[in-house]
Amino acid sequence: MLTEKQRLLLLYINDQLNKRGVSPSYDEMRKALDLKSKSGIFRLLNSLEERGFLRKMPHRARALEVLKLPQAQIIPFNNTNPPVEEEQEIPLYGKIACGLPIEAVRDMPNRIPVPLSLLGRGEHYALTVEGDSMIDVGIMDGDTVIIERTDKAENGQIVVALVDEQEVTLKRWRRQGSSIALEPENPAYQTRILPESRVRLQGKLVSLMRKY
Amino acid sequence: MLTEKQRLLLLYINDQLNKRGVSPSYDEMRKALDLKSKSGIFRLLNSLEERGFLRKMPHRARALEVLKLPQAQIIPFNNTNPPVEEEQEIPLYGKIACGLPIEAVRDMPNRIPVPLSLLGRGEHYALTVEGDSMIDVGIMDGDTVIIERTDKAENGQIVVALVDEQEVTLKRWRRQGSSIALEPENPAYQTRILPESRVRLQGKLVSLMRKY
DNA sequence: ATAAAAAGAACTAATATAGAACAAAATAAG
DNA sequence: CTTATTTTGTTCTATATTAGTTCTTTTTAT
Repeated sequence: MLTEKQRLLLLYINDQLNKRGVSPSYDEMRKALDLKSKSGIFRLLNSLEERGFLRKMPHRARALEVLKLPQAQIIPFNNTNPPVEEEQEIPLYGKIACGLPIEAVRDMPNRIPVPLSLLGRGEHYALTVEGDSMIDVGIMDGDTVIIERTDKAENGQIVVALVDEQEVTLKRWRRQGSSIALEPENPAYQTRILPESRVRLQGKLVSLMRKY
Repeated sequence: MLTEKQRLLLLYINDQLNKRGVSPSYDEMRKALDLKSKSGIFRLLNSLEERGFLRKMPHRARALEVLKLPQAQIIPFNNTNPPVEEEQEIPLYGKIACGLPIEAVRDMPNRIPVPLSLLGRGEHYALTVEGDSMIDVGIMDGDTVIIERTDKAENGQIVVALVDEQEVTLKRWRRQGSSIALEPENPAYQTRILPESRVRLQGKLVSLMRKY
């Protein structure tokens, strides 16, 4: 999960925070890792942040926060009364409209926590929205949509559809005889009407999360 | 997470609150940190507030509240400890634009789980959006918005504002001299420009959840 | 040979400190 | 209860120092 340098830096920061209660500065970290320039620290901190180990406030001095430490966490086994689960982890498969069938990215390790209140019944996964074709219903570029895996949908529902076994999109689903209409929610885009043989339903939209 | 001075001040305040039960004044804090001017204290308090360690009531004497202490919550190293919390419960205060100041509904018992990834720093609460005045940025009627409690905002940020101690709205915040412009994101609504005495900032938008 | 990591410098921004003037709140006095 | 006084909080200006970010070049490792 981490490179050696990333690990060292993370442990150093954690150590300093515990010992001094003060974030180390870039220069102190540079010295601790025996580097000759601060820019390497910058890069390492970004990696750590990307991986969810650390948070930093941009453009703030000494404002680092350790979110977790490396190492497998084992779930404690003698919880006398396990609390009702209020959240669940579901896989985040990547960007929708990225041109790949969802199956192709199944092995992505990312899992994100989602409160149970945002889930439906069956199996779920998450996708990151790319583009603005559904902007009129408030689905924006960068949003995370929660999808319930299914191969049936009502007309008018918003679904994830796989076209020609290639291209994944989030659109409104409408069956017209033996054709499927995939309707965007943005006047700048056109409805695509396809024979059902070319479209495979991959799930339906159940909820959405957005971070500002 | 903190600089040395920020940490010292926070510990001093905490100490005083525990010992005397009274917030120290700016001048007492100035003396405690061996400064010659109070303006430094002002700045330090703002940093601490920004980082979620402290809350102060503006224009109130000796009204400081310590929200957390530095370093405190650390982080499992050996596997006997429970895993890091990935979610938190925050209060859901009710509908925004419902005509009541947020304080008025503080006692509402509803708490909703929110994944940590959707939270910022400091203290949070949730509101249910009513109306379509922010529809152009994808905030729809019925959405749940997560708000970080604060009384400062950058121009252009989306905030929760209390107008005339009565009416709560979610709008874009823009300060123009001594006036505040509350800008909707829907051409059907008008920007309201109000003297700052009539507007109180209650928090800023950090994330959003939607259930279909 | 290529990609990743490190170094270095330049630049921008935040923090620390001080001093003074002002505004608002709390308290005391009438 | 109202007014005056004192205490307290906020804002502004200014300067020095420290710290974070960005970019280009060099080095290292694969």
